[in-house]
Amino acid sequence: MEAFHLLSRGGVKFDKKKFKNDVELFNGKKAKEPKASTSSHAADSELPPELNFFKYAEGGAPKRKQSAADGESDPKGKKRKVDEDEGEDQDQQADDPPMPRHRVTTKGSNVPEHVETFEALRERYQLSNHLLSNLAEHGYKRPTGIQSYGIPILMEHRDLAAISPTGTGKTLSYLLPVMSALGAPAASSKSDTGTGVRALILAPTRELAHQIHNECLKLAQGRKWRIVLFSKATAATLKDKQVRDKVDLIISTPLRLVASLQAGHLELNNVRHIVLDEADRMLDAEFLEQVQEVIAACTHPDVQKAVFSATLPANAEKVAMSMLRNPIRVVVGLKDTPLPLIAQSLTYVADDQSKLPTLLQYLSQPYNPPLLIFVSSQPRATSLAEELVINGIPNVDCLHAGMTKKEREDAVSRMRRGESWVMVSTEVMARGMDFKGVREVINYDFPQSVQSYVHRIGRTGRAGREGKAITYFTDLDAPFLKTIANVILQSGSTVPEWILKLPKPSKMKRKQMGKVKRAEAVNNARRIGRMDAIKKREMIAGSKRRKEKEQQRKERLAAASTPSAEGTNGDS
DNA sequence: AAAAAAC
Repeated sequence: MEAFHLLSRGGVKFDKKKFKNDVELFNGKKAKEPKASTSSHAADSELPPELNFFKYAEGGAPKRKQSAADGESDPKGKKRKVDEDEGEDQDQQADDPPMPRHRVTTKGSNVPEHVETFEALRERYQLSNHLLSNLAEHGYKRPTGIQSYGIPILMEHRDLAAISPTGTGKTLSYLLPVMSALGAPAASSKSDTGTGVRALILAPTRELAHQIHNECLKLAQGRKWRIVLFSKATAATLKDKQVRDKVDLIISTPLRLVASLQAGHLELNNVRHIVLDEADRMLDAEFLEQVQEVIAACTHPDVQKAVFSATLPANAEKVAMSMLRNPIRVVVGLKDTPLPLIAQSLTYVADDQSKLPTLLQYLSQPYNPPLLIFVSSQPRATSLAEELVINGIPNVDCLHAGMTKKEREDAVSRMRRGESWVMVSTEVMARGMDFKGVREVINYDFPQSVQSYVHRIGRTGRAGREGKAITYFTDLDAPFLKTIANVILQSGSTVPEWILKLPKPSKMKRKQMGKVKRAEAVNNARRIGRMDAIKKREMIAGSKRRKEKEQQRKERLAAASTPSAEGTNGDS
């Protein structure tokens, strides 16, 4: 049980040696795949089948060939391309899946040499034994690509724009240097770095801030740093200057900080390190002003800034670079591209009504829980979760930002404990969240951008594990289909030929989508029709078959259900 | 290009 809890908690690496006995025990039990329609909760069994996550750690998915990652080329500017010679995996058990080797590109002046090991950081930068032993303690054996290049840059107090795929260890890349630079806790008499908070990490969602905080606490173990996950409650305690002067590091969402700044309950004039996680998200219109206000409050002349993301569109990069001082840019693998480890596919569902039957059909076959399902809005998340519960799918959960803080926290912890089999969520879960067990992602609603697509499906395929991602598309999604199809192709999965033959929608057309969305979409649907009439007929027929099957299933279910017999464990 | 998330 303990093993399971550790495994399913984000960031904790699976250690087969340590849990060998448990694994054997569980394997002996031969847990069955969950069957959505039939399963009921075994009351007293030692290990309910849904808790057998060890099969994921052992990697049961079919092997897929890797496509060689390739950097973009830019004739101008100082640029270096290096092939990483070590894998990216953090646990180095011999039977772990090999991490893909990503190409690393650096750009900027006097780029520090990368490190091959964490120990090298002690020799070169006097990284403390304390941090090194905490790393070892939590299973970090060798630096990943972004860690091996990014950490030295930050250790040398340089500004950094880091782009590295989902699940490749970006969090540690900034936490380790920042914690190393903290030195003595502000509360101690030995502190010589002035009073007040010295480091600031900004993230777009509470859940992500929370997760970063957890990672931070792992590294901080054994030291008396005050690391504050900023919330309404913690913000209130910082009204007292005595208290807030003893804080070393704050992790927060931007608006929370802005509120405290404006109330005069916070000073950031001693901040030496600012990190923007999910930088492109933090720099888009809705967050930008808040972020700029926070940065403006960090008035210390030596403030170091770093931005991290798996995606960084050109305009976001421009904004980021303009904020940084003599920055170094590091790109691991291909920017804005999913990992080849994630097997991606597209599923045609004709229209919105066809989605549910398609999903129910999918869930009636064996699948790998927990399954993460993305929808486009809060009400859709709620109602899809309800539909699934009504249809007898066990252990359905829902998470969106309209829920209360407690509901959100509970949903995340159920997810971490492996109690959720099917998690329906909005964009709130799309970025940064690290649930090690997630092997499958379904985009029930088509993602609104390439960035959204990359981050959503990046919830699987983390730390070298394989994953699977399915994206539903309707006629209305046609204008953006080709863009996503190209991303899928780029990352080594295949898409139907006819989709690639779709004409590229012009910028004009896409603009019009906003205004005359429906009419335009219908046009595009016609375009699909023109492209390959036979293919489309097949798909529509498939969709009809699924609808019919679902109708039959519902009838059977209605016929079979007796009032007292079964209670769905409906916790949505 | 557009919704969600941030308090």
